[in-house]
Amino acid sequence: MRNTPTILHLDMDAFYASAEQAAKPSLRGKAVIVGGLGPRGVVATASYEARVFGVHSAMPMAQARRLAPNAAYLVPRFGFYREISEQVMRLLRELSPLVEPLSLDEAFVDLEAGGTAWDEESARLTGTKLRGDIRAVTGLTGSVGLAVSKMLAKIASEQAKPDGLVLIEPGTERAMLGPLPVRTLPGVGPATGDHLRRVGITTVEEVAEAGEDELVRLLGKAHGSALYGMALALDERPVVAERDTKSVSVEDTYDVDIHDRVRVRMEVQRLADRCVRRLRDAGRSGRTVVLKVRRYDFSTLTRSDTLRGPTDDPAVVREAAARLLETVDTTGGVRLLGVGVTGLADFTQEDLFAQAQAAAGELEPLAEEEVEESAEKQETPTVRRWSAGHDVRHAEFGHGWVQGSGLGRVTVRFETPDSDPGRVRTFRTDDPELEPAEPLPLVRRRPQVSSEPARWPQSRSGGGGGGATSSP
DNA sequence: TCTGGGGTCCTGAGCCGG
DNA sequence: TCTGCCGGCTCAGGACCC
Repeated sequence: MRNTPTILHLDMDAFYASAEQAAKPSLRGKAVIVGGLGPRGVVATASYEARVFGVHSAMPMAQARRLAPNAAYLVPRFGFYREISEQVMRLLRELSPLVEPLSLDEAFVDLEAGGTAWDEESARLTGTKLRGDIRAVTGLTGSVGLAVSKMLAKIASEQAKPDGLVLIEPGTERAMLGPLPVRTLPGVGPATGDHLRRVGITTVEEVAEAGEDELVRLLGKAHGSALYGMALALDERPVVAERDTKSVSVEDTYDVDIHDRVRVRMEVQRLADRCVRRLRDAGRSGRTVVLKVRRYDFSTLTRSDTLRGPTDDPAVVREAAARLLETVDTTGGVRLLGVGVTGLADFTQEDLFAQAQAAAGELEPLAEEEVEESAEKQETPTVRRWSAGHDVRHAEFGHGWVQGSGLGRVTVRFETPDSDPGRVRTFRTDDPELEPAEPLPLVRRRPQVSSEPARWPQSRSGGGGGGATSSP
C-alpha cells in the first residue's frame, strides 16, 4: 500500500437535492426531498434542511411525508443530473487518467498516477482546488477525502461532509478507525452489522481483535478475510478506470399488486423489450436471461435461463422471460417484476433453435390482440402528465417548473437558476401555451476553471469566497 | 413504517465431464 | 469398467452499495 495520501474520493453533497435547489431559487434553504412519489416510492436524496427532520435516503416516502410534510417533493431527473455529473467527471479526469466513477455523484481518483499529487501538501492543494473548480463549473459543493487507500479516502470524505475536505495522515489510520462503528467498513450492511453485534462486535477495533479465523467462521471466507483486512486499515484495491458492465436489467414496482396473470405476462414482455433496448444501446448482447418476481409479501425470487449463445433479439429474451414466468406462482399478487440479462458479450449469436421453435408455434407467445387489449386498459386517458419538478416553458411567462398538478390543473413556478425566487401561476393541464422544456444550465456561462466564485449564493453559505475552503 | 432501481459479489447445492 | 475426486458451470438466494 502506498504511503502518501494520494487517493482522492469525491462525494457530491446531497447531489440530486442540491442540483434541484440550484435550478430552483425558491427551494434554496428549504427542505427538498427527491425520490419516487408513488405510494411505494422511497427517498433518493434529502437536502440537509430535510435531514434535520430525520429524513434520509432509502426511507419510504410515506414516512418522509409524515416527518417533513412541508418539504418540496420532486421526482428525480436523471438526465439533468447526468449532465452535471459529466462536468464533474471531466474535472476529475484533468487530475488523472485513473478516475473510477462509482455513481453519478461519487468517484475515486488516483492523484499519484496523474502526477497531480505526490505528498500530503500537494494532495491537499489539489483537493482544495478541485472543490473550488466544481463549485465554479456546476455551482454545487462536493466533499473530498484523501488517504492512502480507497476505503480510507471514502471514510474521509464522509467525515468531510458537507462541503469539506479531510485528509487522513499516514500512520494515523488505525487509531482513527478503531473507535468507529463496524458499519463504517465497506461491505458491512444491516445483516452483517447485526450478525457481528450479536457476538459482541460493534467497533472496528473489536473486529480487528476478533482475528481473521473467527471472522471467517462467522461470515465466510471471502467476506471474513476482507473485513479483517479492512479493520487493520489494509486495502490494496487499485483505482480502476474502466469497469466492464456485467449485467443489464430493468424492473418496476407497481403502485398496486398485480393479480391478473395476463397482465403479469404482459408486463414481463414490456420489461424484456426495455431490457433489450438498453442492451442494444450499450452495444452488448447476453447469454443468461433472469426473471425477478417480488411477491405481495415482499418475498423475492429469481429464475434464470442460460441460452446456447449471447443474444440481443427481443423475441428471444421475451420468450425466455415468458418461459421462466411459467415456473413461478404469482397467486396472491406481485409488487415488482424485473427482467435482466447477464453473461454479456460484444457479439450476438442467432438463437436458431428458439427461432425455429417460435416459427413452429411451440412457444405460445402472447397473441397480439391480447397484448393490445391489456395495454389499452393500462393507458391513462389522454391527459398530459406534468411531473413535479420538471421544467416547462409558457408562451407568455417563460421558463418555470411544475410545482404540482392534479384535478386538471398544473401549478408552475416561473424562475431560472440565476433569477430571484419566482411567482406561482396555475393553468389547466391542457393549456396549449404550456410545454415541457429542457433544464437550464446551473451556471450560465462556463467560467475558466479557476477560483472564480459561484454566480449565485448557495443555501449553505459555509466558507464563502471561491468555495475552496477546507475543514480540518 | 413498510420497504426503488440499478448494479456487484459471494455462497452453496447440484450436475457433469475428465 | 467402475469409483472417487476435482474443477467448472449453472442456478437460486442473499447481502451490499449508491
